[in-house]
Amino acid sequence: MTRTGRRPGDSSVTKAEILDAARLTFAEMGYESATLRRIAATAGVDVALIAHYFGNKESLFVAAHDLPINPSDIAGVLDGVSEGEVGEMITRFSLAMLAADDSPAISLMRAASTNSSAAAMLREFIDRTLIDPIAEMLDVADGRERAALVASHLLGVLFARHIVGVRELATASIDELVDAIGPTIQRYLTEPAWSASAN
Amino acid sequence: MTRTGRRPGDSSVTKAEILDAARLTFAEMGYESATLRRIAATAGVDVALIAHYFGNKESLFVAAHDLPINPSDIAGVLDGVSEGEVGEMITRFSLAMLAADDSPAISLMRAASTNSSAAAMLREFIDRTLIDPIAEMLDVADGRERAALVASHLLGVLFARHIVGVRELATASIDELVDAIGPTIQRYLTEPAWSASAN
DNA sequence: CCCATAATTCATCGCATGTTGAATTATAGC
DNA sequence: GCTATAATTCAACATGCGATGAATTATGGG
Repeated sequence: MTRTGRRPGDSSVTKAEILDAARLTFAEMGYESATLRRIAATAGVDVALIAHYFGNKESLFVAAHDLPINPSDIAGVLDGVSEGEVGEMITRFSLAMLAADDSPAISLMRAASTNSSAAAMLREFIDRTLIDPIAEMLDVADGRERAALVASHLLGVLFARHIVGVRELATASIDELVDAIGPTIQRYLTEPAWSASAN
Repeated sequence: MTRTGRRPGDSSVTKAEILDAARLTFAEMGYESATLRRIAATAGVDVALIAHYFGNKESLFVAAHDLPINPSDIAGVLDGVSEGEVGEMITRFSLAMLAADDSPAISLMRAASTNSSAAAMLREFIDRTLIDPIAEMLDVADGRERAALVASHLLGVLFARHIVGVRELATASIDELVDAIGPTIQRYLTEPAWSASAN
C-alpha cells in the first residue's frame, strides 16, 4: 500500500511509465474515452502526478505522440532498395511498424476521428513520415500527389484491419497483404502519369 | 419562447428532426463528443424528448444510422455498367455518396474509432454496402478478398480526405480523384489472380 | 546532518454528462 | 365536449471527468 510522499529506492522512471500508459490507453480507446484516471491506474500512479508532470490532458497526448516514430525511419527502409521493390517495402513497413498495439499511428488515427487537434497531428505525421520522404525519393513533379495516394491506401488498410476489423483483412497475414497490396503501391509510385493531375 | 407541453399545429416531424440532428452531430464530432444536449439543441428540442423517443444515447445512434443508405444503392450503380468501367463507377459513388457532410459513412468511421459497437456497425455496413454486392458481381473465388481491398482503399481515401484533411486529397476534385484511383480499383476487381490468396 | 527541492498522494472543486420522473399542454377518438 | 393519450418541457439526480492546492515523504547537494 503506497502512501503519500516520494517513493523510496531508485530514480524516476515514472514519467516514462506514464507516457507508455498514455500511448497504450489512447491507442486503445481514443482521446476522449481515455480518461486520465485510467491512464494513471495503468501506470500505477495517482492522477495528480500526471497533472504535475504534463499539466493537462492535451499536453500529455502530445508528449505521448511526440518522439516515438522518427520520420527518417521510412527513409532508412527505402535506402538501398531497388526501385522495383519500393512499393513492397513501404507496404511491409506500414503493416508491421505502424500497426503495433501501442503504435502512435493507430492511436493518432483513433484520436483524429473525434479531435481536430489530433487530426492536425496526424496530418503532420503523415506528411513527415510518409509523404515527404516518398516524394523526395520519387523526385518527380507529381510526387506528393502520388505519395498521398499511397498514404491513403495504407491508412485505409490499417483502418479496416485494426480499427474496423474487416474480416478479410484482419485475418490475412502480413505477407499475404504485402503480396496483394504491394504491387498497387508500386504502381502509384512508378507508373507513368495517368492524367493531368492538378494542384 | 416555447414553454412546456405539447406543441400546437401539425403533426410530429420532430422525431425525424432529432434523427437528422443526431446524424449531423455524430458525423461532425464522433460518438462520445456528440452530447445529447447538443443534438437536442440542434434539433430545437429539450434533451428529455430524445430520451422519451429513443431511450438512451446508443439507441439513438443506432436509429440514426439504420436506414439512410440502403445496400442496394451500389448494386444499382453497378447495374448496366460495362465491366471495364466498374472501378471508376464505384470510386465515384464512394467519393460522392458516402462523403456528404451528414453521411452515415463518415459518421460511422468517426464513431468506430472510439466505440467498439460502432466499429461493429461499420463492419457490417462495409460488408453489406461494399463487399457483399461487389463480391456477388465479381462471382469469382477470391471475390471477397478483392472487394475488401477495394473497400480498404476507398475507406482510406475518405479518411485521409475528410477526417484527416491530407492536403493533396482534400483539395483535389472528385473527377481528379476518380481519374487517379479508379484504375487501381478496377485492377483489384478484374486483374488476374496475383498470388495464392489464403483464407 | 540539514535543508531545499523533487516526487508523490489525498482531498476536493466545479462542471458537464446521460438519465429519470413529474408536470404541462395539445390532439384525437368517442 | 370529455377524456385518454401523445408530445413536450422543467427540474433534478448521480456519476465521472479534468483540474487544483495542500500535505507528506524521500533524495541529494552543501
